[in-house]
Amino acid sequence: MRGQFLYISQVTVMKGSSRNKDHSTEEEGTGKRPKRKCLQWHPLLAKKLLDFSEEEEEEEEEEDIDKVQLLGADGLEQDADETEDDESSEQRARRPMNAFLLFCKRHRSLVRQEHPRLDNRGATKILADWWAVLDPKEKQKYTDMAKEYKDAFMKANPGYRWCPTTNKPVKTQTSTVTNRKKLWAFSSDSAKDLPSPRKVAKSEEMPQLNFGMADPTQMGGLSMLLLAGEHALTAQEVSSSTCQSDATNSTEACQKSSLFQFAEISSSTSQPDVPVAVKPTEESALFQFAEISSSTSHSGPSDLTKQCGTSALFQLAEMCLASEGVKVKEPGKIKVEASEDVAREIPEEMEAEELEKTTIKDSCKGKVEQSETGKIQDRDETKTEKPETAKCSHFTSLAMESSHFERNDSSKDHVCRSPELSMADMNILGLNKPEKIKKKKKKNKLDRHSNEKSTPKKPCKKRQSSESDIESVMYTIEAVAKGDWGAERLAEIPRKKARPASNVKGSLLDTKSPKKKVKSKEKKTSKEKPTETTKESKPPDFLSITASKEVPCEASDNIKVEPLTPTEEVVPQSLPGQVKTEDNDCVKKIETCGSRKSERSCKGALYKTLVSEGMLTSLRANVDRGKRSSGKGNSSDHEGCWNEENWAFSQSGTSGNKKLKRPKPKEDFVLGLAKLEEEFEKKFNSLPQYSPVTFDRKSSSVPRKKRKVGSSSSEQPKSNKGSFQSQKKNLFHKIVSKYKHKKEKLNVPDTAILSEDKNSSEPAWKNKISISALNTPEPAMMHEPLVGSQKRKARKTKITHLVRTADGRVSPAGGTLEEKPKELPQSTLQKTSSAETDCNSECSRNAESEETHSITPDMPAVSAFFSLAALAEVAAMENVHRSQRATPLPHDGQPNEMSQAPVLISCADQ
DNA sequence: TCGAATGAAAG
DNA sequence: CTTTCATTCGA
Repeated sequence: MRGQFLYISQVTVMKGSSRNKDHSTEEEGTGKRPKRKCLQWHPLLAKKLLDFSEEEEEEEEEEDIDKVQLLGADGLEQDADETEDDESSEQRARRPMNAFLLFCKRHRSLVRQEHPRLDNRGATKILADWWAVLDPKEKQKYTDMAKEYKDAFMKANPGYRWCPTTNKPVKTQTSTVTNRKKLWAFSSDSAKDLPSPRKVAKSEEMPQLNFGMADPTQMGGLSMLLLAGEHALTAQEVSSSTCQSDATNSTEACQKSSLFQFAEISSSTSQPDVPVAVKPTEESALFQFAEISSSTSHSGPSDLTKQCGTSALFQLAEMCLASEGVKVKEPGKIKVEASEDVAREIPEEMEAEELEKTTIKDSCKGKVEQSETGKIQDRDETKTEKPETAKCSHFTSLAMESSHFERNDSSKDHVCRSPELSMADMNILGLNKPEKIKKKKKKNKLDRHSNEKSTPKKPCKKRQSSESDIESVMYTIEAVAKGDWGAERLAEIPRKKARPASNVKGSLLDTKSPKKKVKSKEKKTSKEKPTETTKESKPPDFLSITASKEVPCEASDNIKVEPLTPTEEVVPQSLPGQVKTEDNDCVKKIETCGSRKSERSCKGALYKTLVSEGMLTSLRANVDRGKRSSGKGNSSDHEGCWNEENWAFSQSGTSGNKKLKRPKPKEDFVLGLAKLEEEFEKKFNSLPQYSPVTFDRKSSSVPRKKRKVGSSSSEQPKSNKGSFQSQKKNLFHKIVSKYKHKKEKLNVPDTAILSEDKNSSEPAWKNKISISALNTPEPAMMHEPLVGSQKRKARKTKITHLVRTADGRVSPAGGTLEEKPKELPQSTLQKTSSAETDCNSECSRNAESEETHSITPDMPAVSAFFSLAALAEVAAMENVHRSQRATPLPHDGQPNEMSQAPVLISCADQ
């Protein structure tokens, strides 16, 4: 989907670029992802564009659609797109967390609680300390868990490459970072390599192209939904970007749904764009559908058998296909009417679902095909006319199906949620998405205001739609009962949508012409834009409606079109709380406008509902990723939890093939993934969580040895790293902070109380205890640390390396000494502590003495290793530290030696 | 956007 | 051996 979408966007961009720079800027403005795609696609796009121009000229809508399909289906290009998408998704796939990361994830919050002031870095350091101190048993738990994750991940993503470095670089221009990530992420489903492999991964998408083929049984729907959602995200992004550029003038553009934008773009670009527009619509439709389904699901899920579900999925698939070029199946028909009907249906579903659940079910079962055809028609209509109507119609049909589907699938409980729940979901989704969006929006805050204005329009639409919706609902109900959806829709549509219908029809008939008109209008005057925006805004309205349960795409279309601009102003107030939330999101998101936001939210909602339980974690992860990545790429990538990715991969990989089969496998995969996710979550939650105190204890319990050895060593390296890496400046701060931490730890009573989490609390205790016991002996451990990450550290900081080596050489105590040499502050502190320790016991003396001895001998070596600069820094640090804390050295000869050691170092350096 | 940690993987 | 990137979020 994305690929296609991107492709479209690119095409539009291409044209736009040729025509206007704005488009290009928009593209640039868009997420990095699109850019990549754009880059990759450019050549292809050029070809496609050519093709489009030719085909379009010859034939209008159907042909366009076919073209689109062809383009998508053609394979190479599409495959590439798909591959891109897949890649993106694959890229999305995150590496499974290693044991340490799991540990961090599980304990970071604890660390933060204990040390509120600490930032994540500091927390990470502490976590590292904890990890170092962690009992091998405990570690093993995490390592096992990590391994399990990895295995599952790899299983899901057979071809997953941890470091796709080579492949990725190809990507283009702009955002290298995002690209890198994506590239890296690669998980080739079957392991097709290189760019082509990606294509393979996209096999999923391919199915979409083939959608016509999709069997109800196959149920690719879920995957389709996911894909659609992803695509929608990407589309939204793209649209947003485009909108921004366009929108610069008017908020309307932002408000416009992606579909709308597409339409506009297409109109501007000309026929070729049409296909593009379709996809967006489909996406939106999918989202809406999902929303609807979620809403409907509550109604009564009981009966829907898998058939319904399959039908819903099937429909979704069809939708996708239609978007791609579904028209092929059943082109001509009264698409417009269908769309209207659909819109009506949606409300009906909303309201009448409960009443007519049974009827709907029946209709769905018996009429799935019809609905599909109708959907297709709707799609076409939407394409030509306005995304909104199309979405609505799609949604409605989809919703019907989806609702059934959801009902059927107990596993998909989420779907079954009551409408309210669905609403909540929507909101949640919106919230989630908004976050991602927010990041983006932040950039475009200025635009937001304008967008906000546009958002208001939505409510108006909603209202209108709501009124008409009731009727439409009735209609749909009846139709459903009759099972004549398609026919009724057609008949009904004209009635309700007389206005829009006419417009739509015209648009449908001449998809290009309407869009073109719109574009021209927009270009001409902002006023005209509103009309367009109204259309575009419709989708958002629709979304908001779905959220608010209001329905009516149709009414919105009609009303909105005219009043749009005025409504925009009014709308904000009128909008319900839900709407407001959306608006807020929109505002946050920037220009994307409410409509987009709503779309996103809807999509997100759908996505959630689909994924629901199992998916939640992945979704969250995605969201996080999106937030993170927002900088890089953007929300579109969110998919990414490895779980989800696994799905996709597993789906694609398992199916291995292409598209048709995916659906069912996808569902299975989804379920499997969900299960996996759940299992992982459970396992993760079951992982022992140690209270900071325990660690503190450990460190403290081990007392100085460990501290010195473990903490001190760790600390020093850190400080060293900081100094070497970049932060000579920060060395002191770090040291100080570390020192503070250490002090805190020291201060922390030994009462170590393991905060166990749930399951393994006791074991944790035991482990901890054992750990503490073990810790004392740690000196040996010191050597171990050198392995792995430590090596890295060593690399990073030569000094550290030296120190460590010294530590290793030296007895456990040696570590402390090393620390001292590295950083006087620590050494001084340690000295103080050591002094105390010394007072406490002779052992400390011995240790120190040993350390000193070891150190002194080492020193020369150290000095040799250290660069003069490093030594100078250290010396400076030491000097400063001394000056600051010269006093504290109460001690025996040993401490003196310690102090001397640093001096020696400094001297050596000098 | 970077960074702090560790670890796995790939070149 | 070195480089990437996985999680987490405050600067």
